[in-house]
Amino acid sequence: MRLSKRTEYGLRAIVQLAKLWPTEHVQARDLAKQEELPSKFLESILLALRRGGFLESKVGSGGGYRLSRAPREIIVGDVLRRLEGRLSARDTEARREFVPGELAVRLVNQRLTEATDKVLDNITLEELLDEISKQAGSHQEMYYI
Amino acid sequence: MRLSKRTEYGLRAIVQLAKLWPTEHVQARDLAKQEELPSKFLESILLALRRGGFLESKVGSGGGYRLSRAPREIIVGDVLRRLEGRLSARDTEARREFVPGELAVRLVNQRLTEATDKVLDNITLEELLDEISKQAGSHQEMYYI
DNA sequence: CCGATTACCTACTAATCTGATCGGGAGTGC
DNA sequence: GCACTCCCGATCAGATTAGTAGGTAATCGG
Repeated sequence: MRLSKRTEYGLRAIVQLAKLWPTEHVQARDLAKQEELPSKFLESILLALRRGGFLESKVGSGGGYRLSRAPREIIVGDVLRRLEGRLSARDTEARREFVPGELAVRLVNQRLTEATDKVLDNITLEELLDEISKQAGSHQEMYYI
Repeated sequence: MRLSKRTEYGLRAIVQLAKLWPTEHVQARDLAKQEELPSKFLESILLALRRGGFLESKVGSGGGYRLSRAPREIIVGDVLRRLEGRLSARDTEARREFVPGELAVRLVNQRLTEATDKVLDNITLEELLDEISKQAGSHQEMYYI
């Protein structure tokens, strides 16, 4: 499985933006600092997310990025698919299917794609944030009980 | 997602061997020919499968590979995990978890791993063969009805 | 015993992908 | 006008992947 750094960084950035929503714009540089990510690399990722319609940007002083809509209206699967080129893509090649092993591979790939899509398409950014704060609570404030 | 060529070839080869089970040994060269795979590359993959305990080999004239046990006793997930280095591995890095975005990534990865494991650990080679012949039937022998 | 046959093993290479950096545009706000 | 910020293309080093080459060692048929 394994998400690429690009996807990982993009997810981290958009999670930050979701936490801050709805607020003013956040600059790429600040996002990079908060999550300790390479700033230039992150820039290109944010750009992709904007092109994907998840973010809005504002140029110039006081500019930056923010979510284009509420976290509850953003599906995590959509974000990830935008960031990875693969992830259910990669269905090139004509359908010959005469060699039996190829059928097996196709079938396994299909099952895998279905399973991952199901997981990722059933969670919004808002839900993701909820889960995170739940988990963070159970980890760090344990001794408060 | 996306399986590597190595994994794909290995799966194709073991599917062939499962079809032939229980029979005499099949040579790497013949397997490569049947599935149209680069022979030397396949050799190294078969070796890995043998080390993983899925295949038995016999050296010398009349030698080759065959499954080490019945297809119903071989889990597809086990095979794939042996072939890919990754696939739920890659949990390096100490648990800092202070940056919130990292938690999100960890959570998504976890969900993804669970989902793929569930799919792959619930199908044996035998079941995979059944599904294939079902699918092949509905595709090619349509006009037999 | 010999030679063919086949698995086994190591090392190497070519190409692709990934993660990043660089150096500027070009629009915006003061 | 000037600082600020997004925007965008080119480039690059290193890792990974896919595949090849070449030889060693076990085994079988004769």
